[in-house]
Amino acid sequence: MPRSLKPVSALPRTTLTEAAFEQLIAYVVKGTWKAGDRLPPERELCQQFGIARTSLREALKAMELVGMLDSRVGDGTFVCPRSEFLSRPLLWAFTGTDHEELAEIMEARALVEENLAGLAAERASEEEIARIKEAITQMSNAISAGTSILEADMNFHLAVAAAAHNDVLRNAVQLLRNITRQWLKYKVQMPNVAASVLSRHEAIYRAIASRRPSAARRAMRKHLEETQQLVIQVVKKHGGSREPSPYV
Amino acid sequence: MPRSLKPVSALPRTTLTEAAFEQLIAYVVKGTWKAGDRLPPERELCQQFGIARTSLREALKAMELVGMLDSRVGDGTFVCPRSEFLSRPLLWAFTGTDHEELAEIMEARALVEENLAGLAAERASEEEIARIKEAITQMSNAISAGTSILEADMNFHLAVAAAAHNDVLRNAVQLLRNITRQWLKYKVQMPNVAASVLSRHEAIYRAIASRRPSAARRAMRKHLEETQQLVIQVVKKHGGSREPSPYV
DNA sequence: ACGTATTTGTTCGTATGTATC
DNA sequence: GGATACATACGAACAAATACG
Repeated sequence: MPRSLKPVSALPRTTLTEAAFEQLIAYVVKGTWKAGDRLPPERELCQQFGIARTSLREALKAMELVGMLDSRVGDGTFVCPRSEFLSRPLLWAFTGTDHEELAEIMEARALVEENLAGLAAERASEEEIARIKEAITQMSNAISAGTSILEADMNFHLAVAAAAHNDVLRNAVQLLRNITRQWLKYKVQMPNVAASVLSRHEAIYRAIASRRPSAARRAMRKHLEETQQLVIQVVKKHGGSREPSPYV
Repeated sequence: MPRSLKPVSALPRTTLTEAAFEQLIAYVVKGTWKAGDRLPPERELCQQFGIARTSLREALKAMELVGMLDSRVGDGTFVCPRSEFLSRPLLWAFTGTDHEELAEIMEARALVEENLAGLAAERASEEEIARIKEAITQMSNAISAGTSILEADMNFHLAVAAAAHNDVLRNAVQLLRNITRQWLKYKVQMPNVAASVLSRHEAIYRAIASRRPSAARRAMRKHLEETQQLVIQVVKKHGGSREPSPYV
């Protein structure tokens, strides 16, 4: 009998904690437990799962650390919104990485969003186009009111991504934007930037609404190239030092 | 004194487990512990950290969940290669949406790889071009030997991605390819497919080696469109049933 | 081939601090 | 203020799997 190879990561590695993972992840991801829902107390859950509380806690804690759950003493354990646990783990992967990888992230974002804009021009429903316009109105209002346009900016780009009808890429964009959010925050506070962003968004919107994919791509590309330039300025100004806690 | 607001996700929520978790991440990400390294035993580590073994274990389990560490009973805990710990969290994002998911993943992959091929034609070093050629030779040998071309196929696309000099996108490609690996496996077993793939790869290689970005993009696009068609056939044939354990 | 040491897996009991009602 | 519910944390012990002489 040939000596069996040692599996690098064994498939049937079925520890109790891991089994609890799969259960918990399934509940969260499939939506049995929705965002904001409160889980049964640890002492109940471990009875349901038929494992000791310590084992369950390891799974529960792990889920909390990756951003799927949030437990508060004296209160309970709650399900986090999807965007949380999508952005956190990837954040860690880029933790040690500063200047060069910021450029890479921006490039990746520009590349994906450019293509999404093109797809959106081909595939967007009327409703989705309306939602893009809403984001523009929201930004316009924010400028009038003198408040931050950061949220409206995010909404615009996510609306475009949604209109492209590809959830994989939409998630990727959301991810990359979350990572760069720190720097974008500074960017949109710079003088005259808000108005410029608004007009770029309007150009992109017009191209999508009138079903001109290549125009939409060009407009998005131009917009993100400008953003890239501004962010580089911002990073230089703020010393490029990463803020300690991006988990907001 | 005004009653303090309850923070939705507290920033300085400093539990011992969380502190240990951040330490562990830092060690892995900064490279203090490299891929394949073995960690000190739990009982030593928890002394170093000054916490109980239970608390440390919760952090270790979280690391394992995101794919940064791998614990084996009787052996020890080891650091996983970097490529591993990017795939799990993204997998969760996709498990919620099943139906058109495969098509979306393929589309995303095609889109990213098309652009990477273009970038590779602009940026590849001689060494990187040589590595692409190596992958082609490897596939040629595999065909002659009658063995699977799956590995050579992966190597080729990763070599192209590496030559594009954007680690973020390279990781994304690796991720998406890992996810579709199940289906690609069937594809490359179909008759005549291997030879066809090889000639497509050669075309892409020539375009990159001769620094023609748009030709490289076209060639990659064509190749992946063919792949997409074949995979759709394969899925129909195999019933499209998802295999149970994507955590490979 | 066997046995022992090492290491993770699992459980229980207990004490403490905090939030909610 | 008091009672209750809950998470946080520690330590000790045994089981099971693996590595190595």
